[in-house]
Amino acid sequence: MQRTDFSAMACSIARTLDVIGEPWSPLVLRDVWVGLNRFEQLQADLGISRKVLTERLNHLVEQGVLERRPYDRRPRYEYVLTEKGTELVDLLMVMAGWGDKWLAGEAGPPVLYRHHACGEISGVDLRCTACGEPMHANDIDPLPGPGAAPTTARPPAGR
Amino acid sequence: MQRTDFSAMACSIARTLDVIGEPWSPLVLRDVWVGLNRFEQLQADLGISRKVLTERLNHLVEQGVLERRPYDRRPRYEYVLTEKGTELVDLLMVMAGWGDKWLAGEAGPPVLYRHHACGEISGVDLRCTACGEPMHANDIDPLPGPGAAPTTARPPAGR
DNA sequence: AACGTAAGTTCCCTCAGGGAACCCCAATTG
DNA sequence: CAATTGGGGTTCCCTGAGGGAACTTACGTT
Repeated sequence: MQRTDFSAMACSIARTLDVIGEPWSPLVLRDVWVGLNRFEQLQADLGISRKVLTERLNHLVEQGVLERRPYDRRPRYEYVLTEKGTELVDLLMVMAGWGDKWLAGEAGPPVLYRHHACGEISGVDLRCTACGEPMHANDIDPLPGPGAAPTTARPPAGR
Repeated sequence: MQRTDFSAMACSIARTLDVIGEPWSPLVLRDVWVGLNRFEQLQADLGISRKVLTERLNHLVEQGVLERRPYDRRPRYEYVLTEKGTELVDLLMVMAGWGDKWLAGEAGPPVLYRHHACGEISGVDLRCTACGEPMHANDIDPLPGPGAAPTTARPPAGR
């Protein structure tokens, strides 16, 4: 958990960060997605401290992003993505796309993605759900929605 | 900066996290994107410690995500998104979309987005750059790319 | 009975984040 | 021309999260 709690802000970005904003969380999700479902596997692959891994897994389970389930009659558990968690992987794909483009350098992307539907190795593209045209940061205007806070995100009371 | 350095991992997700993975960084980008370009504005809006804000801004500038430029003959500076940074906002849009869907609750999304091209208030949709069909976590297979590490991401030497 | 193994706990240490006070520089004001 | 203002940071101390390694628990296997 970050030192400052983001969950109270009226901002879906801040709230999302409250779920996967701590260091390691996105990498844990990535690993679970590619089939590293067990504590020991995650710890070995990431090199994360066992204590922190425990915290992260508990948090992700609490948030409904992962599900913890037994896979043996011994006390053994594995972590799998829920639907909520699987949709977070979309976010990881976009993250990977940006990293591939801007950070991969000479060597090229470390991982490629093959799309089942067409069989091609390709990337992900952002499009408007309404008209299907490309939709990027410069193509949109943000405006206050129904869940907006009165002014911004500062707590209104006290001081 | 996280305690563990992610930049050495052969993973575009990890590398991207090294750029915007610290707490506050995505929120700083969000604010800059919506027009809060100055130190004082950012500090006031986010409630972030001045020290940490300085660190974050410097880091984002070093990474080429923000540009720091004077806006007065006095020593006054503002921060603007570079192209690299603007493309990161795409990531924020996906983050916001996930938060809107899974975390907004009764009140509904705090912010809406109007697409210039069609004028509609809509969201963002992930599609395959090759075939244009929807592309989500379950629609793809990851496979090693040219920049892949020999086995995984562990440093090969020592121990 | 001894051993192995996955999945955590516990403990201590260090260093990043929070918070408040302080500093620097140029322009404006009296 | 001294004093003031205000943006944009530094500096300082304190707390608590992350790293690391050792220890524990609960079951199976030999």
